Amino acid sequence: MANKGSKEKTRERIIQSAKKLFAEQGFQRTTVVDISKQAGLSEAALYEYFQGKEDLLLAIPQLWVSELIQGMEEQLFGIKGANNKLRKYLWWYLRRVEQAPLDAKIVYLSLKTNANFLKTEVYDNVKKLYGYLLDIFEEGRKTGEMKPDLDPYLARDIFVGTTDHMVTRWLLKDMSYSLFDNLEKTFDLMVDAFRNPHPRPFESSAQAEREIESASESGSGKDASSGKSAPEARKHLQEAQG
Amino acid sequence: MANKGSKEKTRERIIQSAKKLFAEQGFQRTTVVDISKQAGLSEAALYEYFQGKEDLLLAIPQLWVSELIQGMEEQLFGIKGANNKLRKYLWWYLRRVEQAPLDAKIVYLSLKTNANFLKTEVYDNVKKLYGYLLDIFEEGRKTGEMKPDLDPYLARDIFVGTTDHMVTRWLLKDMSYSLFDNLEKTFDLMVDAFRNPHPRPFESSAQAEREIESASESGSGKDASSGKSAPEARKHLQEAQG
DNA sequence: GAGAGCAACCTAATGCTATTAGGTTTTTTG
DNA sequence: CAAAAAACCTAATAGCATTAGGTTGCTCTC
Repeated sequence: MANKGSKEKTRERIIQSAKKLFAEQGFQRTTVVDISKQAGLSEAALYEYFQGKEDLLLAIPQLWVSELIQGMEEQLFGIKGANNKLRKYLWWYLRRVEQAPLDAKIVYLSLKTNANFLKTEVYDNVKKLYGYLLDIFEEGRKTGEMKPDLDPYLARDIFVGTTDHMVTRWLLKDMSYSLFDNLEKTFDLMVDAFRNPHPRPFESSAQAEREIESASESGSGKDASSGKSAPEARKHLQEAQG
Repeated sequence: MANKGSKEKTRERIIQSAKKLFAEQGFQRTTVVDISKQAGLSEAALYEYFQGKEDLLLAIPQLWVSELIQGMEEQLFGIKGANNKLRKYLWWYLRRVEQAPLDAKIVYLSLKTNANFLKTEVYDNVKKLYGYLLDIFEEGRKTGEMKPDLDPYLARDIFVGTTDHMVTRWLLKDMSYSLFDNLEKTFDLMVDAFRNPHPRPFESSAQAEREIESASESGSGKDASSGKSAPEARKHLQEAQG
């Protein structure tokens, strides 16, 4: 019984089984036997695909995070204004979390507190996501939408910290409500920490004002046609750590 | 060998041993034998004091958190103005984290992501700490220091999220820098999300302005003699969840 | 089209660890 | 001082991750 081409399929089957069980019972309480049975395999066979239980854990969110980052690039493309981009970032991120709660649960409850996480490929992708944020804050600072002396790293800490806190509580409360409840108000509150209290009198001041207003009304940021800002968003990808 | 009075001492010895080992090697990699040896006991004896390894984990930060909350009440006593209180809260909290990194590590990396955490006595105390924050935001709203329509729960999410994010990164980076680096700037940024853009023209407006300024200069909030606000801080203790 | 080689899988250990059963020793107390 | 209780111990027991050492059946070559 050796389907040569089936290797990828079996690997995927193991990942799906493990994802389900880890999210249901937690990493601890899930045994390798459980996973093997669910995948229709022997324990030993599983070790042909993964070095061990922890290796398997780390492999699970890889796909999700890399899809997330790719999607983010496309979602942000063409959106004009730092506040609109920031809004889109948050809404898109939380939508993906709600769509893939099992992956989110593993990332948030098992991975992010694991010291080995910092050495993971998943972490590299998380850094890329943070890089988008740094770009957004930098852009906001430059255009005068945000404070002229805004430190992008500190702004990122506030934004990421608040987001992570919301997601973690949602997961621990068994996803019993929507992440989008009150999101509008939380976003508005947070953005006030970044906003320029004295927007520039010339240049894009009036424009920025309009964008801020539209950000508070429309559902997910408007698509603008002048795609000046999208290429900029790729620059700082590598320097995500503050 | 049965010192009747030594029961408490032995229990404390086990906790200290476990704290050291859990923080050094993580909960997973620490075995019950390790802990017993460190405490100078047999494995079986340990089970006279704790129901199991997880029970022991949960017992460790109990003392730290209850001391923290007691200290917080005293630290906030007599401080005037919501911004000054908020500042004191943050500085005091982070000082206690730096002073007891082992406890902090257990709370942040092992406990807060454990589903059973929500049923813990430690969690009850964490809720009390959050209750102080809600009181502070409520006070700020009332006095006009903060936005008149500020939702205390959302403000708390931003504040706690940002704080937790800073602490978690600090722990994962092996406490290789001081938590107080950049704290001043992060606090100022965050507070802008809560601040009232149009402080009341009458009442305590000018006073609030002075307090905000002094909060940005002095090291840890000033002690004021008119202790009107301290009793208020005890009211909302029970309703910490949003 | 036989059989070498290999991919995919299996059964059955092995060894580590949490937890418990069933004592033994020390202290307290009437 | 004796007996009960407290504090502790040695030696299982059972669960689990991981590995040793195969077996099966596909496929490609000669």
